[in-house]
Amino acid sequence: MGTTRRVGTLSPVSISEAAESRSEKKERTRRAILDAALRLTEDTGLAGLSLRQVAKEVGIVPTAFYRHFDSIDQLGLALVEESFASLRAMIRDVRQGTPSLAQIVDSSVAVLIEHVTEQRAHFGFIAREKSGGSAVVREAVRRQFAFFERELATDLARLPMDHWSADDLRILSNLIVGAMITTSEEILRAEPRELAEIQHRARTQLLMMIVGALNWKSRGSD
Amino acid sequence: MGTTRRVGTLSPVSISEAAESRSEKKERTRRAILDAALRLTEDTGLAGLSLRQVAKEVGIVPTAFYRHFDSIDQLGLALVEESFASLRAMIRDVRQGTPSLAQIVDSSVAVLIEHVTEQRAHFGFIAREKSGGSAVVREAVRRQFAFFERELATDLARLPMDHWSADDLRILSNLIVGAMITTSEEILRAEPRELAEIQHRARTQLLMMIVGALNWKSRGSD
DNA sequence: CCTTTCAGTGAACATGCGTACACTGAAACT
DNA sequence: AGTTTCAGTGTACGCATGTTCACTGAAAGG
Repeated sequence: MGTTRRVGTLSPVSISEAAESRSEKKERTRRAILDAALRLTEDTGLAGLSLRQVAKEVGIVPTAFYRHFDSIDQLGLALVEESFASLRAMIRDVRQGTPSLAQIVDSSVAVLIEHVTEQRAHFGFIAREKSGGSAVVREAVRRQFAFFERELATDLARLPMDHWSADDLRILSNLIVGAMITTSEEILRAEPRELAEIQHRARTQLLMMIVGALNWKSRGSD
Repeated sequence: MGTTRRVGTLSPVSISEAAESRSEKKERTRRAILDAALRLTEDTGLAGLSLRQVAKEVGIVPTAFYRHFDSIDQLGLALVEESFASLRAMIRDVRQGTPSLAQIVDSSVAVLIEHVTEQRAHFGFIAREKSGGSAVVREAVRRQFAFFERELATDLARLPMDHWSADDLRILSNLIVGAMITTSEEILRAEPRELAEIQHRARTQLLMMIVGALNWKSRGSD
């Protein structure tokens, strides 16, 4: 809690402890605003979030908000950025060592559930604002998902699907990402005791999709 | 436009034409409110919809709103009901004569695209409020989807998957419904020229899921 | 040491909100 | 014909909103 890290171009006179530079203080307030927004949007969505509410929650006067963000929309964009950083961290975890197909599936689902429950606020924010009230925030979320989908497609290319076209990989990737989003939303609204069932379902579904994809080319238009 | 249909327990004195009974007038206003709400939520979501906005759009004084709905939430529930009626009509279309598997897939996707583009407002409303601001409306949407998912599961039981358990059917159904929702959202934000691509993708994905399901049991845990 | 920077203050504003209340006038009922 | 019902009116209220503006005081910098 007692961060004494220094920042700036040159170190000042020599401060013993517990002091806080101006930029540190500002950063702390900024974080407090982001956290307050994340907490408050849980009930109402970003659309129902007011500048004054956030300010009161943080403990600053409404006008001070403008020192950090131009508008609620800009705050929203910052939260999109932050929330997807969370998501990317998750993917990094999944990528570490993935031997057999069944293990890929298992670990992917396990990691998904773990991250969603740990980062409820971020995932909830994404889920809500994906179809939320602000056009600019909504668009930002969609761009991130599109980016994400492309990444998964390149990952999938490493599976034994050599002859697949880039288009087909994108289609499968789109399907999987969609299912992942749906599962995340289910995790968010589930009670802890339901998680095992959701995990089982997600595993099965992911396996169905992959098995389906592997058997699909050979079948063609049945 | 000139509806002269009579309603009530006994027919009145004999009205020549263009007259409107009290209940007819009320119903017309109610519809106007629902339509206005559907139009206005397109930008902001139900959370950003105010009673006064709706009233102004309809051309009544704000307090008159209460003659029709207790609150915006109640309005929301009525819209959920109406929107899902739209969805059910779609399913009825799909069920009519479905010979081969490939044809089921083709016609399902075609009907989905057709209905979503025709009923943009309703599908858009569902997509938004699925994760929207009002807890009671959100819950109503989710119940409808759950109901829907169960129905699809019984439909799937008629496919050659005799040995499948009810649980497995539900899992597949959940996956398909999820993909259908995702596709609907894509249709809603797509431009007309992109529809062909979306249709192709949805067909492929649905086929992947079904093929995957059919091949899944035989494989087990690979 | 003196000046500049700037996060946060506090009062003021116009506007939009939900809702209470007493009302009107035409349709519906007896 | 006389009475009741009720969709819609109009006013008024207290409250929350975003944004403006001039300000303060401590940290940063010359």
